[in-house]
Amino acid sequence: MATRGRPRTFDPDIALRQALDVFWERGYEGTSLSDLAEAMGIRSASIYAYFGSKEGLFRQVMSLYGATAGEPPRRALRDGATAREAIHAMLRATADQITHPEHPHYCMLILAAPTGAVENHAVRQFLADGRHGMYEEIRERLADDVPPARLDAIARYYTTVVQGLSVQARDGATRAELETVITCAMAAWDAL
Amino acid sequence: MATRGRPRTFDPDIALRQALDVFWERGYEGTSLSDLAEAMGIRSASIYAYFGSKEGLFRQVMSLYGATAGEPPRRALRDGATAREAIHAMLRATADQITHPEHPHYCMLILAAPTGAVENHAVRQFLADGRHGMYEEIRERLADDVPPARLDAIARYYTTVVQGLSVQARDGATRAELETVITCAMAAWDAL
DNA sequence: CCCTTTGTTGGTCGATCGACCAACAAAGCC
DNA sequence: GGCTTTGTTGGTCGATCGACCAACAAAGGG
Repeated sequence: MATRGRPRTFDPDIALRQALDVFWERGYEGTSLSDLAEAMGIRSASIYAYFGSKEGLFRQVMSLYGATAGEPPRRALRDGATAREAIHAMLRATADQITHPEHPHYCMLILAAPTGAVENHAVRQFLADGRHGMYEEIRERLADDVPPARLDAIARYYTTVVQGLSVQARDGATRAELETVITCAMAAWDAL
Repeated sequence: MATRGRPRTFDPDIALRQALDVFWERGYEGTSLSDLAEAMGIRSASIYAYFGSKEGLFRQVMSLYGATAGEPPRRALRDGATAREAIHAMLRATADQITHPEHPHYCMLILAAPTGAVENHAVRQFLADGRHGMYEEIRERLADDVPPARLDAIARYYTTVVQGLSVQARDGATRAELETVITCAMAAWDAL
C-alpha cells in the first residue's frame, strides 16, 4: 500500500481535466496524442503508463465529463417535483451547460464522435451507449407519470430535443434562443 | 470546346457518387484519400487533378448530397398545402431519408463533421452554413402563416427536431420510432 | 547503502496522412 | 505525323499518427 518507487510528477486529476478540455474542443479523432501530451504537461509515454491508451484516456475523460457537466441536467431531472417540471428543468439545465461561456458549446456525449474512421467504432459505440443511458434516465423519470402507451414516445421525443439543442448550440445559438426552443418543446407536453 | 488531350477514363458523376458513399459512411475526417481513391477506382493524383483537394471533393459531394438526399424534405416543405402540413411532411420525409435501408442512417449536413481538428475549421463552417440555410428555408415557409413574434422560435424549434432526429437515427432508431417523435413534435404546433 | 519498484525522458517504430511531381499515354490540331 | 494538350501512372514528399521501448531518475525496504 505504501508509496514505493519514484513518485508521479503530475496530478492525475488535473491532467484528466486538461485532457477533457482538449477532447472537448476537438472531439475524439480530432485530438492527437501530441495535443494531449502538450495540454497535460507530460509525455505521451506517461499517458500510456497511467491511462493505457488514447481510447482509455477518453473513456476516463467521459467519466469525469458525466460527473461534472452531465450532473446538473441529471439532478434537475431527478429533483423536479412533477414529471413536467423535471423535464422542463432538465432541458433548461442542458441549455445552461451547452452555452456555458467557459466551455465549448455542445454536449460531448452527442457530438464528440458521431462519425469517423472504421477503427474507432468502439469509441462511437461507447458514446452511443451513453446516449442510450440518457434516454433510459428520462424514461424512468416519466414512468410513473405518463400513460404507458405513450411513455416510449415521450421519452424519445425529449431525448431528441436534447440532442437537437446540442447541434443548435454548436452552431452558435444563444441561451435565449435555446429557451424559445424549450418553450415550444414544452408546449407539446401540455398537448399530450 | 472540343475534346483535346487524352480523354478521362472515369466518369466524374459516377466517381462523385462513389465518393459520397465513403464520406457518408465515415464522415469527413474519418475518410482518407486512399479510402476515396479505392472507392472511386482512380489514383489520388486524379482526384487532385479533377476535384482539387479532399476539401474540394467534399464540397462537390455535399452539393450532390443536397440535390439528392436533401431534395425530398425540401420539396415536402415547399409543397405542403398549409404550413402545418408542410412541416409535418418535411419531418416525415426527413425520417424516411435517414432510415433509408441503402444509406447510412443520419444526415451528413448535421453529423459528417460537427467536431474535429483545428485545420478543418473551414469544412465545419461550410456545413454550419448549410445547416443555417436549412433553418432559413423553414423560416421562410412559415413566414406568412405564424405570428411574427413566434416565427423565429418555431422555425428554430423544428430545425432542432430535425437535428435531433438525425442523432436518433444514427443510434439505431427505427422509422416507426421516429414517427412517434414526430407525432410529439407536431403536438406542439397545435398548442402554439 | 544497495536493491527493488515505479515514473519519466528522449527517441523510435511502422503506418498513414494529404499533397503533389515527373514520366508516360492517348487524344485532337495543323 | 509531329506537336500540343490533357489525363493517368507510379512514386515520393515531409509531417504526423498512435504506440511503445530502453535508459535513466527518484523514491522506499531491508
